[in-house]
Amino acid sequence: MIYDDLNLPPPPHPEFNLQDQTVLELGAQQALIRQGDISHSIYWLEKGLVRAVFSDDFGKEFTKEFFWEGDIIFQPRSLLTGEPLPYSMLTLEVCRYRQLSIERYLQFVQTDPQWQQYHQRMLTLHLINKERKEEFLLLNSPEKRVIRFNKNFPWLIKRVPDYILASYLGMTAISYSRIKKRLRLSSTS
Amino acid sequence: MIYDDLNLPPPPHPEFNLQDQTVLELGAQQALIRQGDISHSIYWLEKGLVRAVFSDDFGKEFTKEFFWEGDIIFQPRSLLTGEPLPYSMLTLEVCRYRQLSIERYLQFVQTDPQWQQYHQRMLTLHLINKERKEEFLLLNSPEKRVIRFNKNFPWLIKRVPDYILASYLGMTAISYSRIKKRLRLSSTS
DNA sequence: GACGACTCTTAACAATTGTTAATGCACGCA
DNA sequence: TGCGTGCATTAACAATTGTTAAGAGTCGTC
Repeated sequence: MIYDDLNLPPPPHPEFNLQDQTVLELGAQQALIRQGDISHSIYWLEKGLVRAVFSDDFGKEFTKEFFWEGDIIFQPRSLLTGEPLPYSMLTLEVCRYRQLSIERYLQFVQTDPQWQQYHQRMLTLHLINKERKEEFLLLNSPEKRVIRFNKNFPWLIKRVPDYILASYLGMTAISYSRIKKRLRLSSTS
Repeated sequence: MIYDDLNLPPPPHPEFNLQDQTVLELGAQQALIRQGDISHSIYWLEKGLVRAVFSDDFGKEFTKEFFWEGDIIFQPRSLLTGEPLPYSMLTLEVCRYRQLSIERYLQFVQTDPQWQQYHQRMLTLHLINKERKEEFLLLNSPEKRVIRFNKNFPWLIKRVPDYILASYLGMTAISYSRIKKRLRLSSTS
């Protein structure tokens, strides 16, 4: 067993609060990073709600992920390859967050064992979350995805409009609405 | 930019070839690990083809992932939490692989900077692959998934039966067959 | 209060997928 | 040769989802 719990502790050192790292605020429905940008930073979200969202050529949106209080926002592919981001990071609520340049972050990771450990743990936990999501999308029909998401994230449903939840669950907002109705009927009958 | 290329080098040190690590062979259609087992090892696949597959209560199968020559097989969730694996690892061909206990592996990672670096890189690359897969499942309709998979992995299609490819692409084998027919017709007309 | 923007719901229809069952084909093995 | 097994295809039907369009509700702003 690598770690004994599944929570990620806060970043380890006081350096984190010094010159290279900035505390920022952003209103709702704003972009943290835009699709097409190249990612240069890591973000720690202290308050608020953010989603990662793809936009296709027809204006359709696909929500890939949600981030909330305590989460790290980190784009491994863009940071690794230098490719532009294929998705945007948009706030759903007023957000407060800390931002650190990737160069500075990696400097910490490479020179400080505690940061090193933090980084490794962060990667592992992200990987586990992705594995869970993959399983969720692959094993469940649209209807089951709605049922399970409702069960596992009831508080998130209250903070996010249905059409965005639908785009996260891989279906249209209309289909989501129909499924909700079907579930209402079958639970009250 | 963290790394300048997307390939994972072989594990770094000659310790890798010593006592704790075993070279094994396994026939086709055999289990490397079974659903319900607790994972204790990391595997390096030198030859052959392996798939990770969920089986539900009705005998339906969902293929989560393929592994081939040069890949590392590694179950982050089961290794992390000690939970039993929710999926099996089954060979599709005769396989040759090396196996190392997770304890020994972590010992290397914690004591040897080269292994440390290797581990970090391995985690990052796995994370990027999962991000790609997530995007693939979320953004594409079943038909588009077939088209893109054919385009990106033509050699894999030749080595894997259709009904397993279908289960990887999140559809039934019958639907997969229909889509293939549709694509044949539309490309020859 | 009037207006527009945003969100959710519903309807009607088309298209796709799932389900069950039957058939055909290739292959290995007795 | 004959048989069974595993895999791919097809048909027929049910169920679900996508699409387009329309309408209702809420909210904030002028």
